[in-house]
Amino acid sequence: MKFADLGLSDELLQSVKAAGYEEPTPIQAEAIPQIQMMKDLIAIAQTGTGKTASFVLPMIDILAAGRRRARMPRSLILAPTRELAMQVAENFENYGKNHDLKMALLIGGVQMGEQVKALDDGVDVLIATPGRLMDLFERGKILLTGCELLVIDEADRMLDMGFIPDIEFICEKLPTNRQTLLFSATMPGPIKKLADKFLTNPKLIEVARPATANINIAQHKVHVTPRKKREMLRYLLKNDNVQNAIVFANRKTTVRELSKSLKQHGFASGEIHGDMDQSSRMAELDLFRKNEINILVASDVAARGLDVKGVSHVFNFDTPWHPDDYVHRIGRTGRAGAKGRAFTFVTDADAEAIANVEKLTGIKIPPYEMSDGDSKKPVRKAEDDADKSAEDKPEKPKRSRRKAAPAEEPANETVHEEAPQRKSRRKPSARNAEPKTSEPDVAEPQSAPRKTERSESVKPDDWNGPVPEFLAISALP
DNA sequence: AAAAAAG
Repeated sequence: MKFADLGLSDELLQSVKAAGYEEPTPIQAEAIPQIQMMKDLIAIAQTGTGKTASFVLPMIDILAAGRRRARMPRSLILAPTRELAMQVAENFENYGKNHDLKMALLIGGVQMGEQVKALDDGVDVLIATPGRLMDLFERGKILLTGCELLVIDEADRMLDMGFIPDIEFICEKLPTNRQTLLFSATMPGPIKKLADKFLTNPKLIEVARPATANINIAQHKVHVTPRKKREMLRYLLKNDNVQNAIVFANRKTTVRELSKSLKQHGFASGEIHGDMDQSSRMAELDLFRKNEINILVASDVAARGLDVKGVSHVFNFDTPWHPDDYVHRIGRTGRAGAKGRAFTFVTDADAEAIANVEKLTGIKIPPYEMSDGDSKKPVRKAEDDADKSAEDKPEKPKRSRRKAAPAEEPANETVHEEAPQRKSRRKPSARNAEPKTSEPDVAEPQSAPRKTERSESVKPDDWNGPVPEFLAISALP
């Protein structure tokens, strides 16, 4: 099967070819003909299956057949996150470069002016996150009555994020004689209901989960105690031939603190999470794409769909709570046939979560064991630790301190240089000034190296540093 | 348990 067999226009085939694709993925081969026949569609598919192109390509041909009108977009694509919406837009631009089609990207966190202007001029396709679309709609900037093609992307994610009422509201503003395409990785009850309500005789397409079968990703779980996570991460970053890596954490606060810690340890690291303003999010992503930083600490905002070329490693600094998220996260590496490595840190408290991951993926993730040589004396680590203790020991608290300091000191010590180098020992004053838990691991005794790393339990004596929040909670009756 | 999305 070739793209040429799918009845796409010549202009489109050219841009597909220019993008380097010859053969459609299974979902593209199945979905494109259905969409061309104006059928409604439910597609069960994960990101990484070629899902986006499966609707973008036929849409371009369909839209090329008509004419745009001011404020009356002809089609609408809904995506759960801004980054995903941006990526869909990039796809549209890329594949549609031989067509005269206008697009508007309606996402929050950026000025409305340009978006409104685009709407006024008339667009063929709107690509939007629900919030901003609703906002503009309520301001009377959009008429959806001419919108005869609707795509709901990542519907289950939309459900998780509480967007279903918004989607229902939007669907009701669209003409009833329209084509609706719904993409979802899973089909929970509410999504089924949504489909029943807003789709007409939909054709159902299902393709296999990609990441589970992605043999290009070498997966490992690493048993650690919470306190040892950062040290283990630094160790792996230095010793596992990391070109660039996305490090996922479950909480935004963890993302912030971990990113700051990595910078302080001399890594060229950045961060992305939903509390950052949109321009910072884009800027960090851009630095990472350009390899000006090679480590991106991220919340799950970056877990799904994000397409960065050539990510060599994914680290789950926290085991994800939802097994689906595991699949999405590690899917950021091993893309387009490249090799990738994925490490998941597992504490005792994560036993159930990791079991769920293994159940979902159907594979037993092999534990990562450091070689003896490594565990006794990691060559570069030794001197690093010496250095570290010299710098960090003074910072170690003598007693417990208040736990809730404001989370944001600007971590402006970014060092853009190759990762393993230690950086300055400067700013001791600034660091002393912060009564914060930003470095629980620095308190570890220099003389207790690697062997405690996989110890089963945490003894009270270990707690001469601040108690990580989750442990403190789990210790309660 | 969190994160995400309008501001």
